[in-house]
Amino acid sequence: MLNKIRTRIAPSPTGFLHIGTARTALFNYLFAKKNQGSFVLRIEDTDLERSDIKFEEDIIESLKWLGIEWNEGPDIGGDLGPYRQSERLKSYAKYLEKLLKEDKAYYCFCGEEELEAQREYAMSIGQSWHYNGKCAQLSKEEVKKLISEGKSSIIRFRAPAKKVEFNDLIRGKIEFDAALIGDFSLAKNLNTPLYNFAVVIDDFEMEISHVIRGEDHLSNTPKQILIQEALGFPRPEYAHLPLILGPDRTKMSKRQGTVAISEYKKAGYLSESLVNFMAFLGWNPGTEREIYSMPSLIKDFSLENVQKGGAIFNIKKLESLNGFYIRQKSVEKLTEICFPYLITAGFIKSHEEVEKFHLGKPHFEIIQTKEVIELSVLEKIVALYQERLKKLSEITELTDFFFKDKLEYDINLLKWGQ
RNA sequence: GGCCCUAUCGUCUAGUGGCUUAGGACGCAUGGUUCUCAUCCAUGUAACAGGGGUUCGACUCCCCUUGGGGCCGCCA
Repeated sequence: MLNKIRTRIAPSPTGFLHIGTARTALFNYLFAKKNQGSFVLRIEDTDLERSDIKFEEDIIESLKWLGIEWNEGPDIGGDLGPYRQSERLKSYAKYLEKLLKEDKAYYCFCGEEELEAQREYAMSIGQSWHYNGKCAQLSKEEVKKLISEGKSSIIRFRAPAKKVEFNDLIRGKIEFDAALIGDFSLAKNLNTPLYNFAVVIDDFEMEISHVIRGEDHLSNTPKQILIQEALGFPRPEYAHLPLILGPDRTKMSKRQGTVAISEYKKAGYLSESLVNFMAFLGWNPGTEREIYSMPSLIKDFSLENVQKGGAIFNIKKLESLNGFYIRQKSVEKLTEICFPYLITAGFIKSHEEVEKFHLGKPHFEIIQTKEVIELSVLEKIVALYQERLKKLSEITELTDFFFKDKLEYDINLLKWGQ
């Protein structure tokens, strides 16, 4: 065995954990576990404007809820940390200075409006935009002068004009022409790295062996390889996963429905359903087995069985799977996980006073009728609907009348016919 | 538009040159079980994008077309 297998998930805390990110995390986790490797969580918060600690908390909480556990991360530390990019600035600065010193990177003083105009022009004549290299030949003196004058700048990579070829574990050989990429940006300044640069440094320092990520990163790969080569870093293995698509066949986004894992949780989807479902979005064991728990996924997972084409997110299939897992639960367990919904709906409240007289056995008070019921009664109610529940949140509308003082219904419903 | 990826039932997919009258699941339809609904069971519905090659033989290999997607940021 060569080096240890190390994978990572690197979400940016600019939103709640997205189902696409969760699925990528799952595949990274499965691949690492399958190969006795390590799985790392790294928070990519270089964009201070948009990053928020509340999102980092949501990401961590959601990942844990799904049962995806990391060996190293911002919350638990590790030997190759820190695991939050905002705490790794000195590393980036070090390599940035190295590239600058070796003239593999340079300061660019072009204004944003100017570049924007170029971009629009390039698109209009049917070309993909890349920086024209205007500042590439500035002398050290000129740069020093412009900086001292307070002219704003960014740091660009001096990209060699060559073909970049790499092997994708899922797609095979892929080639890009770096001449078409141009001198791309590395950092806003020594202390503000940009994505493509920070990723390369982090993956190297964290000894990531396999970069498993969404297909939307395919075009970033040659840039990252170029930086690796300039710095003399080894190249990790790459595997680009097919994207999860919305009903309109485009990358799943908020516009098309629910994307946050925490929202699925809130709606009453079980983590085992979500994990089983996400695993089968782009992967299958090659057999007819469809029900998989996390341990069995770890056992059977392999990148060779990953699909190449995007997969449309089918909520009906998730619901059916969720119904299946709900039916598998014991009534006791199901009642327990339905509590929060019943309480939030204002149907019941835990009745502590009464509990004392019943030797600690849990009792509940139906808020509207003031009636006190035992846990076993609640279990009977839940059991009544276990078979038809597609998600936990439905328990409230289904059991609604058990908890109402007066029933309200349309008198017409009592008529025969129609 | 340029670059890159991709293409089996409506959807997720099996299929790695002959075993295939293309299999499974979801959905949908019908029937059975059931006091209703649901569950469960049975049956049915429905696909290899098109065109060229290669081969004795292509869903499977190659090319083209077409379709779909991603990227083209001083976001990640």
